[in-house]
Amino acid sequence: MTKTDRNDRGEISDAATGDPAEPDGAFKPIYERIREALVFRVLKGEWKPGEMLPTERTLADEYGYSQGTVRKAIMQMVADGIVTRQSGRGTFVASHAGNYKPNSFHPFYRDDGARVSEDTSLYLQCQLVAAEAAVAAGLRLEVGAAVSEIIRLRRSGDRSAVLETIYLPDEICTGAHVIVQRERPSSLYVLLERHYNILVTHVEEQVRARLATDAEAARLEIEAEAPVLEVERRAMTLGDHPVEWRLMVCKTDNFFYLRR
Amino acid sequence: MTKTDRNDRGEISDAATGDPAEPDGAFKPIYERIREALVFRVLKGEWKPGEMLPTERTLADEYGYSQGTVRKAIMQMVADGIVTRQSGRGTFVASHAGNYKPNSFHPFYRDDGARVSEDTSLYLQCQLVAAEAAVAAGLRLEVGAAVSEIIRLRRSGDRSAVLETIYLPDEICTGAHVIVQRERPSSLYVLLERHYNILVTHVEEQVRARLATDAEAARLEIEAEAPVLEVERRAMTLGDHPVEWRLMVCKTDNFFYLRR
DNA sequence: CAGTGGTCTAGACCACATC
DNA sequence: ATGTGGTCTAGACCACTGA
Repeated sequence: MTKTDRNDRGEISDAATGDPAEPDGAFKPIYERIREALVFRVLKGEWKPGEMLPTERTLADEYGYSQGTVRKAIMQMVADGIVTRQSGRGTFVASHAGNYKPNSFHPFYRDDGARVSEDTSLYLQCQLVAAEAAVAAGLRLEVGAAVSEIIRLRRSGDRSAVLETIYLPDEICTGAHVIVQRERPSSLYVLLERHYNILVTHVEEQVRARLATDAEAARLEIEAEAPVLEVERRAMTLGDHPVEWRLMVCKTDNFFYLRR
Repeated sequence: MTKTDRNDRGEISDAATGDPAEPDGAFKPIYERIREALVFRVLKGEWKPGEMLPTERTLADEYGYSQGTVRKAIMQMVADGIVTRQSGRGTFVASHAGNYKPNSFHPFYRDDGARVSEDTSLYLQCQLVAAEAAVAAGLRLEVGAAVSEIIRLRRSGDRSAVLETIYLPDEICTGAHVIVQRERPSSLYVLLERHYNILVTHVEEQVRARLATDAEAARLEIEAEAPVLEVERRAMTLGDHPVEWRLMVCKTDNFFYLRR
């Protein structure tokens, strides 16, 4: 029973992920090709964030390989944060909803150890603007491209903590400024999942120290010229495309940025 | 051939890791117990950083379980950064020597993208001191315990970048201040491996913004009261014990802290 | 060449969720 | 009771390394 060329059914083939430019004849193991096929199907929206994937056994039958091989593909996706598994229940597309609050997405803490959460945000501004150089570079767009600009203030207890200026490419997240304005979501990434079927899987952040501007100082309730943390974040989707560029300005008289 | 109670040979038992207080009768899978046994043997120094472990097959025979189970234990250790594997060569205890420079241990970059490396350090001071409150808390020691204090300046190109004050508990790293003074190592963690058989597996960092003191400003070649990043690092060993507490002060006119 | 890790199989049994 | 993921086995074959 030679099952060598099982390239007829489903997406098991080289272009499975839709990525161009495969290096060369570097043969990928089967579990890797299955992984790419499954990621592609998640990407297509076949199963939306929070929804359940078929079982290992079903997928094994479907692709014509053994359960162990499919299992390895899925475990990879777990490690990448694309799906989560629950014993006895099933495999689910990851989502920022629920209790999924890894430190990498929420690095700000109060000195007493409490996390500065996102659900106490005060939305100050939502509008469509033309991308300036820094924003365009962060989002891999041309300067002047349309982007939603969202400004919000995160509070902790009764104190201001972080001032955020967020940019979303209008090409991908069309009309996000309107939706955010209307919904004032407690989690921006959940909104991206629900409205655009976009899953943010990882972020990259650059941290610097500088002095607060007058405007920032006023909003953060500190004196002008106080030292603040400036965190520049780029958020990436499953397909490794930037979907968000944001600047977070945090006072650190009572807060800090944690990397664990 | 029932191999149910294979608890005679080797460290396959509950106290394998030397950790106290196992939660309760929570049965651990075999690969987990093998993993703990292997970690324990690494911890004991049976194989030192850079040295090769026995092969999967050998270990499988030794413990009396199948190769796949041992494999799973080892792959866990790879994920934890305890060992590395090279196809065709073997499995080796991880080491900070060589090209092992993960971003988590070296988060400082110059604005042009070059990493601020550790091997351009200027050692300014090495002495034995009594731990102050912050240091003691960071290292889980009593206030006043003996600690090596090491102050060094990291440079990038011809510019000063990061001023570091490092504390190592003398109880674990006896006489480290003398050894560092003599060797002026390019990598502190390699020194810990070589002299104390201690492997730093992960660090936790708190980042804040503040104004430079006069002394810091002088050493970092910036004006007094300039904003700087203050990074407080706690480094942990394999057994999850703190071995180092350091304060890094970084100017960010030309440098930044990266989290990836 | 012999030895290493890496892949894959086809099955068995278990613990846990759900109805 | 059924179906899910989680563990474990005993073997096969492959690709790569190094003497």
